[in-house]
Amino acid sequence: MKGSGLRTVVRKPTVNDIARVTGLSLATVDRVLNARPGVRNVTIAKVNQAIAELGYVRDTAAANLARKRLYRFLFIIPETANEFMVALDGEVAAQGAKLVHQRTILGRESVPPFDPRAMVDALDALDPESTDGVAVIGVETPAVRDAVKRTRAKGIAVVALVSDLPSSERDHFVGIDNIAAGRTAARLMGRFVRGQGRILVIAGSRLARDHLERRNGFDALMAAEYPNLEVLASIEGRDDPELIRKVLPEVFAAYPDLCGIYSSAAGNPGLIRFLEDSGPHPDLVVVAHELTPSSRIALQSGTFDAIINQDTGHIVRSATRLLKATVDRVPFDRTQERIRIDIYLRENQPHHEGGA
Amino acid sequence: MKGSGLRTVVRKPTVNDIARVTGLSLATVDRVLNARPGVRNVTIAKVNQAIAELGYVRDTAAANLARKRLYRFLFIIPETANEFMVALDGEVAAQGAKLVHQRTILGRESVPPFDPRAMVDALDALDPESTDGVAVIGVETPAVRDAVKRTRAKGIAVVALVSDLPSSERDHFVGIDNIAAGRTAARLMGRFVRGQGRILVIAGSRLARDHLERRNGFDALMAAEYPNLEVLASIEGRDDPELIRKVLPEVFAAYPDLCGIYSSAAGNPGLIRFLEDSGPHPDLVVVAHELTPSSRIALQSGTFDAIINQDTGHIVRSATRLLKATVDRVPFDRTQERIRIDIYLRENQPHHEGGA
DNA sequence: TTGAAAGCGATACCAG
DNA sequence: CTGGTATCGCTTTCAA
Repeated sequence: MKGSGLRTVVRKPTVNDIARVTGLSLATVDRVLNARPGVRNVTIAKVNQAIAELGYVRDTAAANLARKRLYRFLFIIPETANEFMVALDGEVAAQGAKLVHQRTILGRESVPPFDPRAMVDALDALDPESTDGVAVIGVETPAVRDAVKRTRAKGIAVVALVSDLPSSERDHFVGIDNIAAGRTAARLMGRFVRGQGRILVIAGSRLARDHLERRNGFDALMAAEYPNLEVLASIEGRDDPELIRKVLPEVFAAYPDLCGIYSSAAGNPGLIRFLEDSGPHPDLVVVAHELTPSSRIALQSGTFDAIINQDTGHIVRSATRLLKATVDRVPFDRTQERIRIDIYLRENQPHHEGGA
Repeated sequence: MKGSGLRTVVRKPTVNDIARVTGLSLATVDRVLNARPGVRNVTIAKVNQAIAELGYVRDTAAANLARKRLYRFLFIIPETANEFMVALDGEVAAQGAKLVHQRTILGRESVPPFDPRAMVDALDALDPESTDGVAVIGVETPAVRDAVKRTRAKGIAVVALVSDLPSSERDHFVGIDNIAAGRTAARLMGRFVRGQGRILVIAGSRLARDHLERRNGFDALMAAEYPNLEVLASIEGRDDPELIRKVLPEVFAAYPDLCGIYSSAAGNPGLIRFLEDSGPHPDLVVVAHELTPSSRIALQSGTFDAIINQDTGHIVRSATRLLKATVDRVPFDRTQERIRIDIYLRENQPHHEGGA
C-alpha cells in the first residue's frame, strides 16, 4: 500500500502575498493582474516576478464574487418541432434553472429553421452590454458567416452547436464529427445486413452542413467496403414526419429488395409509423439518428436496430463551459468537451428516469 | 423570432436580506442556515419563513471562500499494471492537478488487486480529520462491506468505482451497468458473426462483481437469441496478458470452428499479440472491453471488431462531483452522472490528441 | 440566545 | 502612477 495521499496541505498564495512580497498595494497588484493601464513597466515586472516565484493562481470564485460577475449566454435554436431540438431546448431550460445559482443565466431564442436571414437578424440584434456569449445552430451561408464574425467583433463569444460553421471563425464547435457519424452508420449497416440488396437514405435539408457530412461519410464507406449493397439516391425528408410517412410506400413498392434504411436526419416518427403499419420487416436493418422518446421505443421494440446519438445534456453543458472559458480567456479540457458519437443498441440504451 | 431572452436580471436574495427582513443579525441567520445549536424555535421558524418567502439559495462559492473549505478526496485503486487502471489513475492525477485551484485535492493510494484485506486496512486507516471522501475499486466481500460501513460511520463519504458494492451501502456507484454491458457485447457478437460456430469468453477474476455481471449478461442474451452460437466455458485470464497469450493456442487447436471471442476483462495485449502472430482471422469476431492504447490500435487495424468502454475521465469527474454533493448534502444531476456504455467501432473512435 | 465585527480572496472607487 | 478602503455573500470568533 503506497500512494500520494492527502497530506499536501498547500496554502496557496493570494494577492495579499504578492502585495507583501513586492511591497506594493493590493490595488497595484490588481492592476497588473488584470492588465489595467497606469502602471510603470518596472512595477509590472516586479509583480510578475512575484507571481511566478510564488506560483500564484487567481481564485476565480473570489474574483467573481467581488466583481459580481454574471455570465449571460443566449442559445439560438431553430424553431422546429423535431424531438432533437425540443430535447436540446429542454436541456437549456433545465440547466439554466440550476446555473442561476452559479452566476450564469441561459437565455433561449428561437428562429425559423434553415433561415439564414433570421439568424443574421438575431445575431445583429445582440447587445454586448447584455450578452456575453451565444450558442447557435445554423446553416453555413456567407451571410451567416459574416454575422458571426460581426458578433465576435462586438465582443460576444460564439460557439456553433450541432452543425459547424468553420468559415465563420466561431470560437468553438460543440457537436460530433458528422462525417465519422455517417461512416459509423454505414459500418453498422454493412455488418448488420445479411445478404445483399438496396439501402435507402432519408436525408434532411441540403442546407445543413451536418446532414451533408453524414451523407458523405455514409456513402464513402458503403461504396468502399460494401459493394454488394446498393445505396439509392436519397429522399429528402425535410425533417418532416408526415412527408416521410407519405413517400415511403412508393419506395418500398419500387424496391422489393430493400434491406436497409439509414435515417440520417430528423422525422423519425414518420418512418416509425410507416414501418409499424406496414407489418413486420424482419430482414430490414434500420439505423437512425438521435435517441428521443419515439426512437427509444422503436429501438426497444426492434423497429430500429441501432441509433447514433449525440448527448444533448453534454452539448449544452459543454457549450456553456466553452463560452465561459472563452470570455474568461482561460484554457479548457479538450477531452471533456469532445462530444461522443454514441451508438445505442437495445441493450445499452440508458434508462429513462423521468425528466424532460 | 421569440424567446425568453436574457433580460431577467434577478438580484438574488442574500443572508443580509434575510437578516433585514427578520430583524435578526447575520450570526443568527447563519446559525439556522447551518443548523447550529442555540437558537430558539420561534427564531428558527422566523428565519425559515423568510428563506421560503425570499426564495433564498446559499451562494456556495462565497460560503466556501469564507469557510476556507477544502475537499480532500482519496482514490483507492488496485495496483495493477493493466491499461484501464493506469488510465484511471492518470485521470485522477491529471484532474487533481487542476482541481487544486477549486479547493479540491485528490489523493491516490494503491492497494494490491483483489485483496479484500488490504482494502479493509486502507479504509480503516482513514482519518475523517484529513479525508472528506473516498472512491474505491474493490471486491464485494463481507469484510470490505463492513469496512465501508465503518468508513461512512466515521463521517467519510464513500463511492464505489467501476465495480459496485451495493451491500456496503456506499453513498453512490460510479460505473456502468455491467449486466447490460455483457448483453451489449452479446448483441454485437450475434449480429456481427456470420454463420455458426463457437464463442470463447475470456474472463478476469471470479471475485470481481463487474466481471461476473458481464459474463452473466453475455450468456443470457446469447442463449436466448443466438442458439446457433455455442458459448464455451470461459477461460480465466486473471487480467494477465502473458497468461492469456499462452493458453489461446490450445483453445484454437481444440475448436477449429471458433467464430467469436468476447474479452470481458483486462489483459487485451495478450489477446492482441496472439491474434496478430497467428495470422489473419478474417471471420473471427472479437469484442473487448475498454478503449486503451493497445485496444485502440487493435480496433483500428481490424483485429478487434468492437470495443465496449466506460469513459475514465467521466468516471473520475463524476466520482468527484458525487463526493462533493454528498459531503455538502446537496442534490446532483442524475443524467450527468450516468456513465454510458460506450460502443466503439473503428469509425466512431475518438481521436487521441496526445495526453495521458 | 443573540449580536457586532473581522476576514476569506479579489475588485473598484476615490484620493493623492 | 500608486495607495487606502469599502464591498461581494457568507462564516466565525468574541461578547453581551
